[in-house]
Amino acid sequence: MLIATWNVNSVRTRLPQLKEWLEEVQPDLLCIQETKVADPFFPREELVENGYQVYFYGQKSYNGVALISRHPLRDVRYGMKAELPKDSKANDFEDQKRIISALVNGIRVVNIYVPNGSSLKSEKYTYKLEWLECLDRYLKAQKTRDEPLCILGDFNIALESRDIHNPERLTGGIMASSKEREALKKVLGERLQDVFRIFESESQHWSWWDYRSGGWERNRGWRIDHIYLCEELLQNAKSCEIHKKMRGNIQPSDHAPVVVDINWPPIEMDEFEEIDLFSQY
DNA sequence: ATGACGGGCCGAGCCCGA
Repeated sequence: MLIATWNVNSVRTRLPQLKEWLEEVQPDLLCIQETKVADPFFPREELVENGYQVYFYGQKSYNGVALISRHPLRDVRYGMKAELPKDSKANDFEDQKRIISALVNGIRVVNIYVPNGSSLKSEKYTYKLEWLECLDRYLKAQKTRDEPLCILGDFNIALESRDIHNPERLTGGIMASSKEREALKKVLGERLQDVFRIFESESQHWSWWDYRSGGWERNRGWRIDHIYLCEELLQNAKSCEIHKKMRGNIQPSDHAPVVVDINWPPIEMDEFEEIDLFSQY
């Protein structure tokens, strides 16, 4: 089962690339961020006619998240308020559309677009930290249902030095400050692990390259798009890849897709052997 | 060099992103 995340930076501008990538990769579920479109104008039909079901939570110009699925999704939840109906902070956050979740094959997939924060002195930085605190409450509410959890998206945080092209210069600044990192670590707790790091421990693997400063040409990037899995899913993870080539397209998003392959529902080894035996006849 | 680029927006400079 392939589950992917991609900050597309405008779903309407990226639609041709999005459709091409879906055709090539055939993910079961693609979670996109920065759709930048109000719900009535989401390019739903063009995806539906390619066999996908689409669930979106957007607004004009900024933010916006969506789920593009080959299978029907169950229990789609829009916004923080879907898990925290009585949390006043969660309701305040609803003016920025940054979170949508659903059940696919029994897995709770939470697609998020974490606020960027702008700079350490900005009130947007406070907003980012408060949003992460709210996300922590959101996941605690979700946990009461005992669903296997996959949370993925644009986290706008590099957790470690190996996730930044120039840690000496950038550590401590926006997306790499200790407060942001601690807030994210609290959200993850003991429950969630970054599946990319199960398969790759080296630096120089980025998911975002700044449009400015020749970030792509100089390969100056950050790894800020993550997929976190609970233990049960992690044990069935087969691979996690960054589709870097999409950043090299003409008129690219500044982010590349990240894809995890999970053996799900889990198939036992003896069942594999039986299937192989059948295939011989 | 947080300027550079790119997207959106009542339409051409400005806000925003990361």
